[in-house]
Formats: sequence, structure tokens, C-alpha cells
Amino acid sequence: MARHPPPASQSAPLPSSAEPARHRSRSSRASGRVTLSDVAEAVGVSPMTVSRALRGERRVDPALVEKIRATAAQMGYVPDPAARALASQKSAQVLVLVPMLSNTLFVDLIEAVHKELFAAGYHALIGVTHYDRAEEEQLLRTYLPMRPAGLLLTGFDRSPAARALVAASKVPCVHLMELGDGSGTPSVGFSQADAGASITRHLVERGHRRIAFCAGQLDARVMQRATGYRRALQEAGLYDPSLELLWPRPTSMALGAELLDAALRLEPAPDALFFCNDDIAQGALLEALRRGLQVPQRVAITGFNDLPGSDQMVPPLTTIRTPRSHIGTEGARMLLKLIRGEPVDPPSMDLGYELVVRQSS
Amino acid sequence: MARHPPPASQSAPLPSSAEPARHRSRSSRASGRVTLSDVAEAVGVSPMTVSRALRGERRVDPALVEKIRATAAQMGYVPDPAARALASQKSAQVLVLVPMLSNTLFVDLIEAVHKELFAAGYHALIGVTHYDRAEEEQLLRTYLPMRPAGLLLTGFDRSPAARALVAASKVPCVHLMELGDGSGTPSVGFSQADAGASITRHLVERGHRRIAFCAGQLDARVMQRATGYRRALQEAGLYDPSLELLWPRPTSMALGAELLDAALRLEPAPDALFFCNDDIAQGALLEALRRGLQVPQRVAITGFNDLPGSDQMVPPLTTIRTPRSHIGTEGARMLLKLIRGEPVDPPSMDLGYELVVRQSS
DNA sequence: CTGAAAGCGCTTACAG
DNA sequence: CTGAAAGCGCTTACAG
Repeated sequence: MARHPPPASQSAPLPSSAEPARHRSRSSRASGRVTLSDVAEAVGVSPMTVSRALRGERRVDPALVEKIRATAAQMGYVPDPAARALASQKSAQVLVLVPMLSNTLFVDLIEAVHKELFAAGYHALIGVTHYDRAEEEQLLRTYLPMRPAGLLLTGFDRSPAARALVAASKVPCVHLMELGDGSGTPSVGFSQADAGASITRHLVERGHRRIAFCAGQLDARVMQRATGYRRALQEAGLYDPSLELLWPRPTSMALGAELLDAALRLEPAPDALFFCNDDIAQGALLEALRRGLQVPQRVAITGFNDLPGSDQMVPPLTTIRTPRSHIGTEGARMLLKLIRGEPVDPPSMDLGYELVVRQSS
Repeated sequence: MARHPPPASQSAPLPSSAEPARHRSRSSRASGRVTLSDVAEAVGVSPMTVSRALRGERRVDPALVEKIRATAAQMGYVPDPAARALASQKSAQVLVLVPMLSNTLFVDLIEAVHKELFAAGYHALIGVTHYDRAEEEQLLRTYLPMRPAGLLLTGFDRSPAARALVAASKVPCVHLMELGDGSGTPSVGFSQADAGASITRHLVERGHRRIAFCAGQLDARVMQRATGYRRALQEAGLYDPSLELLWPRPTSMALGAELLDAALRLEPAPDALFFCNDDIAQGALLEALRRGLQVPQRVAITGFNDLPGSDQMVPPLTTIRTPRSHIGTEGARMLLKLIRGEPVDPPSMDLGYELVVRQSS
């Protein structure tokens, strides 16, 4: 093991920061990679000490740490994530599963998650389930063997097999967007049902009496909003099941136009439409424009989520602003705590929502 | 190494597919993980043979392969990606860097890339640069040490340091969305300049004489579209630099409204506006609606990319449909070839674009 | 077609 | 505060 020539790099000029560190030919590795041992040899200590120093572990002489840090930087040493993962039995990756990226809601969520995680030295590995239980299961089967440090899942609706995979992996996991059932499962979100009830009540207060619920996608959260809608209308004595348009098709602006059309054909016609998501509400608003239908005079329209463009609509859309960025940040923080073995006292964190009244209602 | 009790799992019932395979207590590993050696022992061959059989390498007795496959499946064996990466010096991850996820253009790109890569056994590791060279550099510094099998980058505009990192890593790399400079750099995209010229010419043919170019973000591809715009107007003898509104701010529907306002204040006023992206064009269309400004009679409006909603606008937006899904698919395929060491004969693949004429022009 | 040996680059666990 | 030993779970390269 002593076939290295004496280290010469210490007197070498520092590489320009604009260039990647050159690989040293003095390395014994065929890969040309600078390893922990290379650094250890250059400094004249054991690899273990370098490992400790670089990871900021206690119990290393501060002066030595400084020297090791400097030498490592100068030599362009970068830890090998694969080796680290293999030795420590865990990676720096956090698996983040969302239903869809075309809904900007989840883009906001991911951006916030990434930012928080990256700052803590973790990487977000993003998986998209397309609202498909089988796909989610496959993603878990594929990525769980990578020993992610943590797991961030959207909601609670998944297959028993998926649940079992997560449980068996013992990887710390936080659920986002919804609140748990109080059983102590870590989650960060808000009450989708309460939010649905809130915007429905707003419509009732505005004097509307025949309020339809127009939905596409029909995922778990949409159905929770429907629950809130029902609750609010029942309380007001205005509930009529024939006013629920629950279409399983994926949402889009075009679907919103179709839903508006269908809703207006109901007899007697509704005087207000609660769309389960802003994209279909926007589509409905544009369809109303095309038809010359006055909103909200002829029919009020509301959405959910406050997505980009909703404030630009004609008229601007009344909606529920959901705290997805905040959820991403707090969800990541909670996960980080779990990863570190710290306690999370309220395992379920309610971040609320906000009714944004604009001119469409 | 002979401290295992005799394998009993062969007669054990197959685990229900709805449950993850249980960890065998007979494993010598503290991690409880089923390893290659466990499978080898159960079958009665060497770990090397199991490794070869499971990877589908030639030169293994077909009958043995079958037996190994079955036993591995029954035992719930899953290869450890970290160990594999460490031993083979490369991972199954492909690093995909895009500027922004809030532009659905890149979501479509990523979806297509993921699908193609996943089917080939690779995983897309997504990084978002936010149109920031420093961020891109940092992502490369962070993820390149993971030894990704390949690299998928958006465009060619990056810092010299980023280029150097990519080159030094020797990781196969394909550039997406733009075409190369003909120097043989692998790329899949289309000519942004030609597309910009094409839609400009369309406006000229419609009889417009004062055609403004309204842009936000001003990334490399936007500026290439501007180049095409200029070229087309110069050819028509209609070029006027004062008609170029180049705003560096990030695009949004609200910015589109502002750009419309600014464009209409030009003197003499333009009769057509070419927006560099559909989101700002949509914003402009809505602002025109608010002002009661007739489109296209008073002013024609066109966009770029054909994003969701453009066909729903009032009036529907004339735009350029860009083949991002196709680019994602073909880009991933080209990368897969490079990874396998196969030749890619035209290293630059032009997938074209399509002028979509609707009612806004 | 199959296997024994060595090693990938780290960290864990145990000593001192 | 520091280090020698062993091992994480695979694959490469060399034999046969």
C-alpha cells in the first residue's frame, strides 16, 4: 500500500475556482478519483481522521481539522456518495412522490422541499405517480432499495402494498397536503374538507342557493373538498345531490368548459359553481366569456388552490389559497427532524388556507 | 462463512405480492437485507454466477439462470444500487437539468425523458437551475460525484466552469431544446431562430407592418427567437429596433399584461405583438379583454410553445407548437446510445416545430 | 460456462 | 483525540 510517490500537491498552486480540480496522477486508483486515503496520506493521518474531520464530527483536533479541510479542498476531494451510502447504509437522497407536475401546485411544493433539503445536505429524488396507485407502488419498489434517508409522500391514499413497502423500509416518512387521522402519522397540510366548506359558505353568504360542485380527477383531496361542500350546504339546508358533478377525467381548462356546459344544463340551473381546482375554474370562466354569460351575475364561479393566472382572469377568480410552499418547507423540516431522530411533538401540522375573494363570486 | 443454517426458503410459501418480501433471519447481514451471497448460497452457486444471471449476461447456463431468477424473486432479493455503483463506478441515475418547472414546457420534457429512461432501467434525477448559471454549476458539483450514467442539459448556455465540470466528468451528455453549432455536440431540438422567423413571417403575411417582439426572461432561446424575428422583418423591410421590448424579468401572465401596455404606448403603435412565450401572450390577451381591445382587429397577438390554455383563450392564441415531448423521448434515446457506447450518426437531431394559426392573429 | 480473489471508497465498532 | 480492522454488497479482471 506504500506505492504512492510522496505527496507533491501541497506546494501545487491552488486550482482556479472556475475549473474543476484536476485529478491527481499520484492516486493509486484507476478511476483517477481523489479518495479519502489520498487526502489522509497527504496530511499524514489515517483515513478515519479525515473522514471524521470532513463530516464535522467532534473529537478531532481543531488545528488538524483545519489542515485536513484545506488539503482536501486543494486536492479537489469530493466524497463518493455510493461508498458512503454503502458503508453507512443510508443515502443523502430523499424520495419525494407527487401525483403530477402539470399542476403547478406540486411544482411549488417541490421547489420548497428541494430548497430546504438541499440546504441540509440532502437531495430530492422526485417521482411522479400520475394519480396511479400502481405507479406509486412501482416507484417505491424501485427507489426504496436506494435506502433514501427519508420519504415525502402526497396524502394518505395509497395501496396496501405501498403502505407495507414504506413501513417495512423503516424510512422516516412525512405525508404532505392533508392532515393525518390523528393516529400520530407525521403530516403537514391543512383540512381540505374545511377549506371546501369555507368557500361553499362564502357562496351561501353571497346569497347563492343552488351551488354546484364541479370536479375532475377525483383524487382523495378532491373528494375531501366535496365532503366540506356537502357539510356546508347541509348546514344551510341547501344540499342537493344532483348538483354534484363528479367526473373522473383529468382536469384541464377544456374540461372546465365542458363542466360549465353540463352544470348549466341542470334544471333548475345552479346559480353558483364551485370548481375543485383552479384550472377547471379558469376554463369555465373563459367558456362563460365565450358565451357572453355574466359572471358572477348570471352564475358565480369559484376555484381552489389559487394557481397562476387566477388573478388575471376576467373576472378574477375567487378561490382558496393553499399554502403549498409552506407545506413543502415545513414538511421537509419535519422529515429532517425524524431523520435525525429528534421528536416532532405535534406530528400533524395544520398550516391552514385562505379564502381569496375576487370578482367571480 | 458457513454459519448459515441450511436454506429453508425454497419450500417456504411465496409471499403474497401485496406484501413486501420478508427479510430472512438466515441472512448473515445485520441489515437484514437479502444479498447476492444469500441467493448464491440458496441456489448453491457462486455470487458471481448469480450476479451474471440476474443482469442477463451471456455465458450462463439457461437452466441455471431460470433457477436463480426464481430463487431471487422468492427470497425478495433486490440489488443494492449503492454497492453496484461503487463496484462498477457508475450509477443508474441520469442527471436532468432544466431551468424551471413552472413552465409546463419542461414538465412535458421531463415526463417524456423519465418514461424513456425508466423503461431502460435508468432513473431521472431532476435538477432545476432557475435560469441561474451559478445554480447550475452548484447542481453539477453536487450531482456529478454521484457518477450519473448520463447527463441531459437544457440548451448550450452555461458557465465555462459548468462546461469544464461536464467535460472533466466524461459523463455522456445530450443537450436539449436547441440545435448544436454543428461541431458534433449531441443535441436534440429545433431551430428556435427559424421558429421565431416563421411566426413573424406569418404576421407579415397577414398584412401587419409594425410587429413588436415582447419578451421576458431573456434566456438564450428567447434571444434566438428574437434573432429569427429580426431576420424575418429585415427580409420584409419592416424591421424597427424600437419595436423590441426585451424585459429581463421572469415571465408570468401579469408580465404579459404589462408588456401589452408598454407595447401599446409605442408611437406609432404596433399592429401585432409577438410574445416570446405563451404565458405572457395569454396575459396580454386577458389584458386586451379587460380593455375591450379587439384582437386581432386592433392588434394581433401571437405566442410561442403552445402551452395548456392557449387554445382556450378568447380569442384562441396563434402560436408555435414545440415538440418538447418528442425532444425528451429522442434526447433520452440518444443518451442511452451514448451510454452504451453506440454511435449516434447525426449527433444533432432537428425535430422541427409547427405554426398553429388560431384566431388571435 | 463458472469461480476465487481483489477491490470500489467509504463508515461502523472497537481499541487505546 | 486517533487508528487498525472489518465490512457494506456488489463487479471487474483474471483463471480455468
